[in-house]
Amino acid sequence: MSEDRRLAVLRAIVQDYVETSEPVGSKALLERHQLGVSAATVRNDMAVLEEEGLIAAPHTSAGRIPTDAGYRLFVDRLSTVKPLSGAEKRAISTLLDGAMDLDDVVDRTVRLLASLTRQVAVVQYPSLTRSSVRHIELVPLGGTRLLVVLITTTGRVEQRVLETGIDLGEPAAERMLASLRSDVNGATVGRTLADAAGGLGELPTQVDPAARGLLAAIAAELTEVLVEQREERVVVAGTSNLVRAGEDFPTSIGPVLEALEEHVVLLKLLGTVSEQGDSVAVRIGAENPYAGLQSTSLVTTGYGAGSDHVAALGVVGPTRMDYPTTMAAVRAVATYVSRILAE
Amino acid sequence: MSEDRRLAVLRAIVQDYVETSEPVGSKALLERHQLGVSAATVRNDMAVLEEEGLIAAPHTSAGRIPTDAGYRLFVDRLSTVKPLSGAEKRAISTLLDGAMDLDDVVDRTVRLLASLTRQVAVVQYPSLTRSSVRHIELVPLGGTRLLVVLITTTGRVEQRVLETGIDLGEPAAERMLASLRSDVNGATVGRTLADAAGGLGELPTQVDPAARGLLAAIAAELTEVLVEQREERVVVAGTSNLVRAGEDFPTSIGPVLEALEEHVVLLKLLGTVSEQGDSVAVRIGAENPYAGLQSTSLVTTGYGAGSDHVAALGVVGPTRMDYPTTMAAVRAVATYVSRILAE
DNA sequence: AATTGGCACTCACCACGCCCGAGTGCCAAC
DNA sequence: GTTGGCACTCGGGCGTGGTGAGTGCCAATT
Repeated sequence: MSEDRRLAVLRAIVQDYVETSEPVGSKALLERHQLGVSAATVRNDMAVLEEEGLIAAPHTSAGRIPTDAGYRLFVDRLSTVKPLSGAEKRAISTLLDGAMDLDDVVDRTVRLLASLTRQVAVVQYPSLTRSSVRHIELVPLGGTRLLVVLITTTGRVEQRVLETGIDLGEPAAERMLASLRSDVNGATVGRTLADAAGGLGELPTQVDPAARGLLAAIAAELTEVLVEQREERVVVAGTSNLVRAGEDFPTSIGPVLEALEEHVVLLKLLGTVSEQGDSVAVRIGAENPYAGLQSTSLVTTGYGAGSDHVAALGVVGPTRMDYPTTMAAVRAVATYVSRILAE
Repeated sequence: MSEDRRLAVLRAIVQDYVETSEPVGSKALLERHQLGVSAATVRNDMAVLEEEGLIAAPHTSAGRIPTDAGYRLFVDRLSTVKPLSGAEKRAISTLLDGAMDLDDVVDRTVRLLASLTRQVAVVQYPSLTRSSVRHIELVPLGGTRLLVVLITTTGRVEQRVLETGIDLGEPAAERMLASLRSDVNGATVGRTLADAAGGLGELPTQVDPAARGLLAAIAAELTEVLVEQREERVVVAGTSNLVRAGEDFPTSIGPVLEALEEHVVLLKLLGTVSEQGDSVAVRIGAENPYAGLQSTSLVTTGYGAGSDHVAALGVVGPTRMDYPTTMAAVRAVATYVSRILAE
């Protein structure tokens, strides 16, 4: 009994099932693949695969369907990422090259990924947590209120209004602000947000004592922005593709749509995934922690300038998915959008 | 032949059909409504209503279904907006009162509206076009680049980076910026964006000639922000409600989902609608200009502080919709969120 | 002129029964 | 370990007939 051939059978089953969306039987397999053995042998192999939990039969006299474990094995050991066609590559680069600003880049990316994979695409906005400070500006708003503007290397701008308790209109306050402005920038520019908050922590002893309270408040705001997940955003596109794949979902696509609206959940999923190194990560069916997505697979990867990923993007689809092509598309889009972001 | 009774029949048909989602026949009508006439009479009335194009029969021996025109008449003349229950009102106010910032308000609003109506909710971010200037700040970024920050009365902050061609590090440039800053604010604060752009147009003769070019550039940026629809955002929630109402869509919910992702289209729909005075506007089925939404109805209204609406929100659902309750919910949510925004 | 009861007719829908064929498991032979 | 053969299973497609809600029309009534 050849282990290799059994895996070849599994591969064939996955490929056929993904293509036809119908349980595949021993005979159909022989017609479409050159396995060099008879149907009976294939049946024996399938029996073993079923025992191992890699495939299952929806009912007695029907073909086999890959289980989550079967897909897992396929993705890990039996598939090679299928390269994109030249036309696809060209489409990617021309579309993304036309983007005007960060919003536009994200918008185009998510649509592109959705149409490329014909599935639901999810793109996270470049995350504050991993980007670094380009500039911090302090703007008196009149009265005692101060606007703090944070500009990151990823082109993102965040702002907060601070109640200082000091009348900022006075000359002394203006001078203090000016020195504070240069001190704060000196201590933060070029550092990651996490580092920058630390950098601010070291400052107070050096600056005008009157400004210490203010500085602490600014540092607090900064770390709040840093920690605050709520400010992170994801964009979703291609939900209508779920309809086409509707039969693949046991109950209905309702729970999936609900899950896709829970951006907090999506962020968490994208976040944990993007820590797993460079490669494309795949979460299959029940491997997925979130209930609404247990009958879906996620194909995700990180992206961003350089090797330090600042955000993640990916695709949500039925477990019955063409993993090789999807993974190729996700990887390619991530690469291109990273290049764009690096300017 | 009584015109009044015929309309009562239409009203009864709409109500029953909305409730049961099944074609309603003459007999069923008699059981559920006190019409005081016989089935045959009702049949005669229905025949007339059908001739007038207000109802239709899906096939020969079946009950009748309201047409778009039937719903239209119902909404315009036969329905009274159903007041919300006390519990609902309380739920609205407590949920919205807990909001922390603008993003949070919008997020909570759209979810609330979706769960209240059990349909797809759409909320537009308070629009720049109608809000006015609270503050404009000019921030040199180092080198020749200048950051322009615009803060509106709706709490929205927009920023642009300007290439000035002037070395802003020089003392002369700093002085110029300082005067420019106060001039610009003097000419714009408190005015609407459209007015503000005009106000800037009147300034150049008064200020330092060296700053004129810069000022023109700022004015240009301001009007660009003003005109630029791309910066307007909508948020959508409750798409999973479409699944429940799936049978109401002739083909599938796919096209609807696609339409809901075209935020530009949604903005246009919300925009035109919010110009129609205070009341709740209803667009029924084919009245809708956008192809993907021709089998849906839109119930929308404007919202925002005071009587000048700064944005719009609404609900998208099947034409077979409980218009009175939906309209009540939309109106109530708009009222509450306006109150919140007014602080 | 409007309303009503009666009546024949139409069709969507459902349940039943039937067959078919793809697919399986098992076994004996190679 | 592989193969051909064989009996068995069972989901799905298909015609068939019955049922009932609903209609349109007509003659009688108010």
